[in-house]
Amino acid sequence: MSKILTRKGEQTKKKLLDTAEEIFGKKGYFNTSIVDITQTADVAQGTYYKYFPSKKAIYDVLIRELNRSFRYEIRIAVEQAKTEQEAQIIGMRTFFNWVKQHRNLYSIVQQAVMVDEELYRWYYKRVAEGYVKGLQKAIDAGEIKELNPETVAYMLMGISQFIGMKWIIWENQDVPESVIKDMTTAIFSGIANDK
Amino acid sequence: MSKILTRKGEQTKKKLLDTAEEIFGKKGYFNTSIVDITQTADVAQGTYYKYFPSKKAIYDVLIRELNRSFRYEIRIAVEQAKTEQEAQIIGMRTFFNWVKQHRNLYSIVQQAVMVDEELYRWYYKRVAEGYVKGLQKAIDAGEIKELNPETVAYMLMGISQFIGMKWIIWENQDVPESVIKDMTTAIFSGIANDK
Amino acid sequence: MSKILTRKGEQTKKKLLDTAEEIFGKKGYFNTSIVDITQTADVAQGTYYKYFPSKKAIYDVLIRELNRSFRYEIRIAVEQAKTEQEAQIIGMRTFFNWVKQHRNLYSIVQQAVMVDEELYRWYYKRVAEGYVKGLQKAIDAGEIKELNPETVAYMLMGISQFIGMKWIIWENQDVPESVIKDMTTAIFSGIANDK
Amino acid sequence: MSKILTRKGEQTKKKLLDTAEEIFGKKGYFNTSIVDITQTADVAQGTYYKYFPSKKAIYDVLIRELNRSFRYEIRIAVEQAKTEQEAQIIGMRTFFNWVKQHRNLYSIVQQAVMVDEELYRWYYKRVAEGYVKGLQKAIDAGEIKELNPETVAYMLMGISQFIGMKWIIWENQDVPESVIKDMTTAIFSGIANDK
DNA sequence: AATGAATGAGAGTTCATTCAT
DNA sequence: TATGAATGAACTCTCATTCAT
Repeated sequence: MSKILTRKGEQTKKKLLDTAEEIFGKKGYFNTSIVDITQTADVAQGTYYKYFPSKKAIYDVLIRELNRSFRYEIRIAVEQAKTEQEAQIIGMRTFFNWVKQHRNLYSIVQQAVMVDEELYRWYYKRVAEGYVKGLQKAIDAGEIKELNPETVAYMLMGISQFIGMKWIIWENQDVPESVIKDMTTAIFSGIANDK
Repeated sequence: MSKILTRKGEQTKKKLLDTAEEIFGKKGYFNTSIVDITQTADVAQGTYYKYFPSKKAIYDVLIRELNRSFRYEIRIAVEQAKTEQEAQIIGMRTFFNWVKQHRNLYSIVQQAVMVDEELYRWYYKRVAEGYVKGLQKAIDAGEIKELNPETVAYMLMGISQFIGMKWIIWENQDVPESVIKDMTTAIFSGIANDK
Repeated sequence: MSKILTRKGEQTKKKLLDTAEEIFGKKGYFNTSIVDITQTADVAQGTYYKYFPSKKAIYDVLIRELNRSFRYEIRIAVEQAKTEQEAQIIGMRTFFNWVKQHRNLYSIVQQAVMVDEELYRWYYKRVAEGYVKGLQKAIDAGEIKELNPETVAYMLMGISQFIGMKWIIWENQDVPESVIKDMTTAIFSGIANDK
Repeated sequence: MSKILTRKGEQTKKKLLDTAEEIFGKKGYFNTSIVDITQTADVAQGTYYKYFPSKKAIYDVLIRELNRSFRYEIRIAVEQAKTEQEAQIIGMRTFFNWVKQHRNLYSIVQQAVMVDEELYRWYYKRVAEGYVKGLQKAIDAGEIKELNPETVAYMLMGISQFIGMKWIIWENQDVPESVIKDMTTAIFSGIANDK
């Protein structure tokens, strides 16, 4: 349905997209105006509407692109792992790296709750699906317990989210190794002291 | 600094607070206007500003009240637990109940990321503190492993958040017992299969 | 037509008047709200309307009182002068003193242009009348030239106003003696060099 | 910093400026709303803010333009005078003409006291500078007495202001020749009767 | 394909005034 | 006499979107 664009059109669209990503990330969806975007992209306001029918439209595209790139990166990284445990750890590290390298974009996702709930759910459901696949394999291989993989997926997403938020966003530093170690222990062996 | 209010004034303020809570929860902070609030509360626009100096002000009060009530409820509920494990389970159930009973308020907190980052952090730091205290005791008692309690606190918050979101908000149902069981297992014994 | 007031009522009214004078002077008529006045006067908003039917009403009273007190002061001071020349000089000095001691009130008058043109005219016409009387006497006595006294009155008012404004209000200092001397020379002997 | 405007933009801006001048003059700055201006200018409210960032901004432009045009007119008119006395008289007449032709604009300046004191001072200081230059030359030429030219400048401004106000604004007529004659006499020869 | 002027609804906020007690 | 809660119109300003060129 999307129109065919000339090379120049393609460029303009990309410029708009890049600029929007930057500004949404910095100032948030609601505090960003189309003027902000067009002015920074050095494009007339009218031009914007040649490429996106509304303010929300560009946000939508952004989220979906983000989701894809994110899942892609994780998938690639995890491929080399030999055990699920290893995959889990690599996955987490990759996630933290991703958050770090996309500090702004990260918050864009969070904002989706308010911009478009449906989109927000879609985002996490997509991510969860990825987790579930990996977990199911590991369960089948007897590597991890027979728990509902979806439950575990949401648990792991919650954990990553909160730990990433606390360290990378709030404290503005890498997640310390000691923390990753404790996380791994907790995730795989639980927090109960069996002694 | 806050003026003394007559009974009537107190009522109006409460009405405003209740209405705001409801509408913020339903439509989100940015999509809610003062008119929305005052019209629903059946007071004049000017009246609003007798009680709150700005749009953000009422949101602020809401979040802080919420935080207090939430922590209070958990504290009371957990008091009866005999072991940390039990406390953890009770805490989670209480959290889920709370989310269920305050469906709207719950999303209000999420919105804080955009309204006032500082407030958002404050909220979770406060909650984390509560967790840390309980965890520390349990560690001292040898009930749970010697992990950094703050790390564990953020992990638990993330887990609750995501599980609560998925089931109660998205699926609009109670968190199934089977899920709670899997969560408990995962949290205390980990997901690795020791066979 | 004004209602009879009890002693307490009289006090409240005075308090309101004094406060208004102070705040109007400081912040200007348009930037002053009734709330500003009542709050500073420590009186309820409703109370204000027991004494003045509108915002403008109190301003009106203020201007008229001011006008009276101002003319009174000048009259008293000038009484002792023996010649019109002397009277003129004393009058000017008194005016400058008055401006200095009522820096704020002074600007209140200026504001009248925008609040109520009619009142503004009334104010200066009243003052002019005073001048005219004195000038007429001096003309009859042969002390000053046979010029239209009204014209001269407006000239003198303009001079005082601008010199007072420049030195007392803008430069925040007394009008220097040298300036007064030049003014006097110019007024009585003119600026032309007859050599 | 100011954007380049198309011909149409230029027109709209001018329309806005003209309308504002008219309405500010008629109703006063504080009693004029942006709606008043845009409605009369027949443009949308939003359009206003394309050209001026605030209500005060347009007022500012108006005052500065006024100041320039005013000083320009006086300068041109006075250029032909042969003596300072002649220049003074021509200057006054030009001033009165100017006031007459810009009845509204004239009061706009007065209002500056309340809108922006600094601007108000700036206005008169600028005008005074013009006077001082002319006066200094006349003093050097021995045409007028060795008085502080600044003092004389403020005196002359005050005189013009008040005479112009009384006749042109209040009485709505030209300043009568007899008045101009008396003024000239008083200014150049003083009011004292030397007989 | 691109421009940028124009729109107008709606936002948050203020404030003179009224009213019930 | 005094209170202070309540009103609601009006204000300045913003912004997603449309339109003429």
